[in-house]
Amino acid sequence: MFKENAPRGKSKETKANILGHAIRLFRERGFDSATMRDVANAAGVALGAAYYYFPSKEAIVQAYYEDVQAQHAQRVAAALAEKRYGLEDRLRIAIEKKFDILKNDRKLLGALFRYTADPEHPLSIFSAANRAVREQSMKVFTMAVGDEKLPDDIRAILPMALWALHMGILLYFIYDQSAEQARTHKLIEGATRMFVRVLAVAKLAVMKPVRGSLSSLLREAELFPELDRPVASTR
Amino acid sequence: MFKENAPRGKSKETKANILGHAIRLFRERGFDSATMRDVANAAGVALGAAYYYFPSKEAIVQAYYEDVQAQHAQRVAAALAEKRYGLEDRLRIAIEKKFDILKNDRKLLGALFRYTADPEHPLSIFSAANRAVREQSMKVFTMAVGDEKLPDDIRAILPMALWALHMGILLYFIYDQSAEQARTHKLIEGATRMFVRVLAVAKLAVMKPVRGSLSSLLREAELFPELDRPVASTR
DNA sequence: GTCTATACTGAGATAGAC
DNA sequence: GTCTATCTCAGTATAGAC
Repeated sequence: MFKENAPRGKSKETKANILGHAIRLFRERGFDSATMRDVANAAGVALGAAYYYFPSKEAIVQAYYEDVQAQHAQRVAAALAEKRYGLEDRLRIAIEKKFDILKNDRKLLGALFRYTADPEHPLSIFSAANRAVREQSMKVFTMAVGDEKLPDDIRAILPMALWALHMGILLYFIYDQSAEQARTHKLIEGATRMFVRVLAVAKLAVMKPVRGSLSSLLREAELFPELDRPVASTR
Repeated sequence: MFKENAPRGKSKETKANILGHAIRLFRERGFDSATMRDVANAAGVALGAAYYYFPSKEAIVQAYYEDVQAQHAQRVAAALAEKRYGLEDRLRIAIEKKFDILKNDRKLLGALFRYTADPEHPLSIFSAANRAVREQSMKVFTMAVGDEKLPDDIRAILPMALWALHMGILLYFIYDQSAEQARTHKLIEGATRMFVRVLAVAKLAVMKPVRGSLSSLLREAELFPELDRPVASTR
C-alpha cells in the first residue's frame, strides 16, 4: 500500500488522493498507458486539479520517489534499532528494506529512471533538484555503516559506494522476472558479502596507496562533493 | 559527421538521408525539441515517409547507437594495430575512442538511455533486441585485453566489467559541463589506471577465493550468460 | 487558495489514398 | 514508397465557482 507523508489538511488530502490513485493506476496499467485523464477520473477530480497539484505526469512519479526515500530512512532506522548486527547484516538490511518498499513497483521504476541520463531534466535522480533526496539516501547508508572501525578515507566514500551499489541492484531488480524476484534477493546477499570482503582487503595497510588514488580520483571527478569540504568553514 | 552502414539503393539513401538530418537536428536542438515534422521537413520528405523508415523517433536514436558501436569496433581495431601498447594504454585507448565518436552528442545520449530501466522497451540497452550490439561492444573490450596473461576467471568477466565501466563513464560524460569534457578525459585516465591496479591485486593467489565468489555471484545472477557455457556443446 | 469545466495546441504515431 | 489527413494524449489556457 501507499503511504503519504503529511495527510493533514484538506488540500494535502486531495493531493494524497490523486497521488494514491495515480500510483495504483501506474502499477496496474503501466506509466505510459495510464493517462492523466484516467488519474483525474479515478481520483474523482477534474483534469485541472491533477495539474494543479502535479505540474506533470512525471512529477507524480517524483513525489512517489520522495515518499519511498522517506519510508526507507524510517524502516532502516527501525530495523537497525531492534538489535545489534554485524556490518554485513546491517548493509544487507539497509538494502533489503529498499526492495521491500518497491516490491510491487518494478514497472513504475522505469518511469522514474527515464530521465537519469538527461542533465537538464529536474526528475533525473542526478539533478540538482534531487540532490536532497540523494543525500538523504546516502545518509541511510552512513547510518548502516554506523561506528564500524574503518580508515577515514574508506568511511568517506562508503555512502556513495553503497548508494551506487543499491542503484545497480535496483536496475537488476527491474529486469528480474524470477518469482518474487528471488534472484534479486540472492544478489543482495551475495553482493553484500562480496562488498564486505573487498572492504576487508581494502582496509589493509598495503592498500593505502590504492585507496589514496581512488579518493583523489573521486575528488577530482567531484562525484562526491562532500570530500571537498573536510577542513572547510566549520567555525 | 555521421556515417551510414550500407548506402546502396535508393531506399537506403532516403533512409540515410532522414537519419543524417535527424541526428543533426537532435544535436542542434536536443532530442525533445526537434520534432518528427522538423526532421521530415529537413530531409525533404513527408512525415509519413520518416515513419515508414523509422517506426518511432527513438528508433532513429537506436540506428545511431548501432552505427556508433560499429564505428567504435573499427576505430579500436585500427588504433591497437598501429603499435604494441601495454594493458593500461590499450584499455584507455579503447574507452577514449568511444568518446571521440560521441564528443558532440551528449544531448543525444539522454534520449538513448531513456528506456534503459524499461525491460519491455526494445530500445533499452539491456533489451533482447540490443543483445547483439552489447555483445559486439564487449568484444571490443575483449580485443583490448588481448593476450594479456590473466587467470581464466578474471579473463571471463573482464569484458563485462569494462563494458560496465565505460557505461558509467558515459553517464559521467553526459553530465560533464567542463570545456571539451576535460574532466571526463581525466576520469578515463584515472579510472583506467585504477582498474589495472585493482586487477594486479586481484591476480594475486591470495585473492583467488574472493574471485571465485565474485564469479559464482555473477554466474548465479546470470548477468553474464557466457559464463554458463565454458564446457558446453563446442564439438 | 482550491477546484471545475471546457477548449485548445503541439507532437508522436497511424490509416489509407495514390 | 510516399503523402495527406487524422487520431490520441500530454500539457496549457482560461474563466469562473466557492
